[in-house]
Amino acid sequence: MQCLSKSFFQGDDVVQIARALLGKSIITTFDNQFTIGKIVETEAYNGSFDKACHAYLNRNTKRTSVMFESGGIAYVYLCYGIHHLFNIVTNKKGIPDAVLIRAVEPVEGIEIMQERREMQHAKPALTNGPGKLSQALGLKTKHTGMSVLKSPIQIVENELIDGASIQSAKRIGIEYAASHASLPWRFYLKNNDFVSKT
DNA sequence: TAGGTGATCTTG
DNA sequence: AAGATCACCTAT
Repeated sequence: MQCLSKSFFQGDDVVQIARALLGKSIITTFDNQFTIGKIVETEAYNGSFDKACHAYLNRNTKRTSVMFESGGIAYVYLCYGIHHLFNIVTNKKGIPDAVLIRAVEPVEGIEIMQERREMQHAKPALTNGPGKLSQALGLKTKHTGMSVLKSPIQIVENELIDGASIQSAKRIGIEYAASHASLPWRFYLKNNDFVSKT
C-alpha cells in the first residue's frame, strides 16, 4: 500500500487534511506486533488561532513543542492521567497544527488489539474513541516526534471516500474553548459502527 | 453520572 | 507549593 507523502502532511489547511484522512489506514509495528486500523473519525486543531488547540497563542512548552515541527510526525499526549491520545502534526515548521485521530475500524491484528485492550470480543468498543484506538494500536506518549511516513508508524492510502459519506460536526470535549467549541472541525464516516459515541 | 489518574498550567 | 483543569473511559 502507498504511504502518504510528506507534502500531504505539510499542507496549510489542517481542516481539509483532517477530512482527507478519513478512509486512510494507520499501520503500527511495535514489538513485532502488526496492526492496521482504518481512520473513521478525526478532528482538526488549527494552531495558534484555535482556543481548543494546546498550542493556542503559540504556547510552546515541553509538551506542545512537537506541534511546531514540520508535518508528518506523531504527537501523543497523556489525557486525564490515563489515556494516550494520538495526533498527527501537520503544516510547515513553526505552525502548530495537528489532527486528532478519534476512531478507527480494525482491519488487521484484531487479536493483538483485544489483548492490549483486555477485551474478549471485537466489539466497536475496541477502537471507537481516541483513547481506545491508541491503546489498541499500541501508540503511547513515548512515540511523540516519530515519523508517520515509515515503520513502525505509517499512514497509507486505503479506500477512497465519497464526499457524500462524510459528516462534519463540532468537536468533542472542548467546551472550555468558548467561541471555537462549535466550529465543525470534526469529521466522521456516516453509518460506521466504530465512530465514537457522543 | 461519578471517579480514576497524572502532566500541565495557574495562583498565591 | 498547592490547587484546578483536562481533546477520556469504565462502571454503577
